[in-house]
Amino acid sequence: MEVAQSLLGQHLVRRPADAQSTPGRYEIVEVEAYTQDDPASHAFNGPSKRSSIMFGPPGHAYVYFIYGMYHCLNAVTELDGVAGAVLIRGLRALPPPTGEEAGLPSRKIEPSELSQKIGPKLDGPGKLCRALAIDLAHNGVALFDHRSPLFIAPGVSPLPGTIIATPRIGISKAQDRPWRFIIDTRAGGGKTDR
DNA sequence: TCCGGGATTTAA
DNA sequence: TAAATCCCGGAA
Repeated sequence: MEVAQSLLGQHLVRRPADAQSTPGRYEIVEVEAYTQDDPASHAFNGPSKRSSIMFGPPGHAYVYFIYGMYHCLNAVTELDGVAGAVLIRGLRALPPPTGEEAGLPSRKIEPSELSQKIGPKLDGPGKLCRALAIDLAHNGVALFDHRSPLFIAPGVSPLPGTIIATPRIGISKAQDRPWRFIIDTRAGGGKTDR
C-alpha cells in the first residue's frame, strides 16, 4: 500500500543473460497492492505452492502465470510470515544510460523482432513481462540485489500530488479497494526531475 | 489424478 | 464478446 506508492518512480532494471550487454532500465509508473486479507489476492486462502513466496521475506519477486499466456511480476512487501505483494502494471522505458555509445539499443532483451512492436510505453502486467522476458524462472529473485537478472534501483520519486489512486482492474472480488496507483505523467513528464 | 477458473491481451 | 492456453488449487 504505502510500499506500492513508494515503488512508483523507482527503476526496474533487467539484466540480460549476457552479462556484457547493457541492462534495460524502466521507470515504474503503475502498480496495484494486494494483501493477505484481500479476496482478490492469491494469498487469500493461505500459503500454497504458488503464493508461498508472498508469505516470505519482502524484497523478492513473485511471478505467476495466468490465462495460459501471460506472466505477471510482483514485488513481495510484507514481513516474513505475512503475505503482501505489489503488482507491477505499467513501465516506461528510460533512455539508455550515458556512455551507451556503440549504438546498442536501449532494450537489450530481444525476443527476436518482438521488441520492435513494443513501444517505449509498456502498459499492462502481462505485456511488460513479455517485453522483459520475465517468466517463472524469476520467481523469488532478490529485487534489491544488483546481481539479480532483475532488480529495482533507486529512481525519482514522484512529486506529492502526482499519484492517482483508482480501483483495481481485472479482478472479480474486492473491486472497491482503490489500491491501484498511477503516476500522473501529464504533458510529457511530471517526472521531469529538473 | 482430473477439472475449472484466473491479478490478461488482442482482435472481430 | 470471445478466444488463446498453462498452472494452481480443490475435489474425487
